[in-house]
Amino acid sequence: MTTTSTKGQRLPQTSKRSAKAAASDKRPDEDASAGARRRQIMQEAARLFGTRGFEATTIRDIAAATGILGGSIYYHFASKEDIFVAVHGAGMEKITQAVLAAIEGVEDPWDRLEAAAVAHCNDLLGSSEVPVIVSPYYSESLKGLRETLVAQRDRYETVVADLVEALDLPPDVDRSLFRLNFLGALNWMPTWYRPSARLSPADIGRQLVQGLRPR
Amino acid sequence: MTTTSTKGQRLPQTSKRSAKAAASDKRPDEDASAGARRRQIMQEAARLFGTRGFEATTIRDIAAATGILGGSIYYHFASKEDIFVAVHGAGMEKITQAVLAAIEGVEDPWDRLEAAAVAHCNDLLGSSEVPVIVSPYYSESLKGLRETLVAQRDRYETVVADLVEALDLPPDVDRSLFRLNFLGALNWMPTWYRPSARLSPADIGRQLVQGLRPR
DNA sequence: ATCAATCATACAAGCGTTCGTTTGATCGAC
DNA sequence: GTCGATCAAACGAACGCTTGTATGATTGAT
Repeated sequence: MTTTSTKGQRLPQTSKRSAKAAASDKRPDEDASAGARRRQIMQEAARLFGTRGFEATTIRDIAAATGILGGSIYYHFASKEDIFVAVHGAGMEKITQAVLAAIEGVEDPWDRLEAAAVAHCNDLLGSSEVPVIVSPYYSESLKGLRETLVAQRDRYETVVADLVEALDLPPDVDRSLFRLNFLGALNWMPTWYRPSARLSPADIGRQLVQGLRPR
Repeated sequence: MTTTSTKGQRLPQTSKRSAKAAASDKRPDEDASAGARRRQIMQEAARLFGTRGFEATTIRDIAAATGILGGSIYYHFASKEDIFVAVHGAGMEKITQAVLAAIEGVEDPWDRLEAAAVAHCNDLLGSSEVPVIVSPYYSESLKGLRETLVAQRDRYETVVADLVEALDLPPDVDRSLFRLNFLGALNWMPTWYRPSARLSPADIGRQLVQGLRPR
């Protein structure tokens, strides 16, 4: 009896949205509005996937959050899995770019790792448009997508691996394990982080690297 | 919805005699089989929940793995959520006992943390009977169980918090954050660990603490 | 008038769950 | 020892509902 409360969800025929109402609305050109709905769907899907998981999020949930009906989703995406792949890929691309931008110009290897951690936390914990999804999606229901998802994730993990490679670590430290534990701590953060915490995302990232640094 | 058929539901719980059966109640021939099926169901459910997640695992999956039909599950458990709570609680109890046993007699605070990490890894990564589930259960579909699950988890986190409290850390280190990152790295391991790796679970736990130790 | 975008509706499959029934073992009374 | 009675345990077929997806009609801007 886990029925949700999505019973009487009659869509209000308000149609209050008049294009003329907002002067700052995008021009009816084709440059920015092209694929706008698609991005909007991705944004809502990312939020829902991130908080409920893939299976617990329904197409109708995503559609309702976007303001359309379930069937209309299929004009923009071929399947639910396609939405996930798009969202996952965009999130990975976003966090990769954020980290690359953050470490640019930083020289010291440990400072670079710290900058990467801060950027990662800001992206993952901050109110990002398209939250990254790095949850354990070995989930068997996404088995068919696993190769695709791993490929998307590998791009980011390579960046981190390079950062770890440059560190001056004791010779008995397994760098692969170091990277996995570092990413594990980062990826676990969305589980416990609440925006009202006394520590900002940047503080959290900084402290993480601070604890790993040789003292 | 609420049909009037409030017929007497078959009571699934054991509770034959008084709940607290005395030790003398044990029959010499059939004591071991009491609740055996229930444990078997929990074992299969734990494996499936751990690999596919809660929503992607169906009652029929669990039943098939146990060798019975879907409906028969409900003789032993009242609901799918009940199975999860039982499995989660048993897993938490198991890992808590394993960690407590591992740190017993160890004096040095860092050695105690290392022993705890090793025990945690052995329990979580080893082929345990009832795998622990410490995945991100902020999942909204388990919202109603959240308090129960958090209570079960808190027992274990308190043990870890005490271990961290005893460490001699620099004054600027946030111990709460230290604990969360430590647990994050541990909890993320099932995501990437494969038993054929060159490192044993114990190696992994040892290296994790080794990397955190002041050098 | 065109056409991209959305609606409205439908469908088959699968979900958790229920329930009447069946089975095989145990047990007290005869 | 035999025989009903009882019980735990499982079966198998449904139920009501939700899911992802498909499709024809409709809309509104160009």
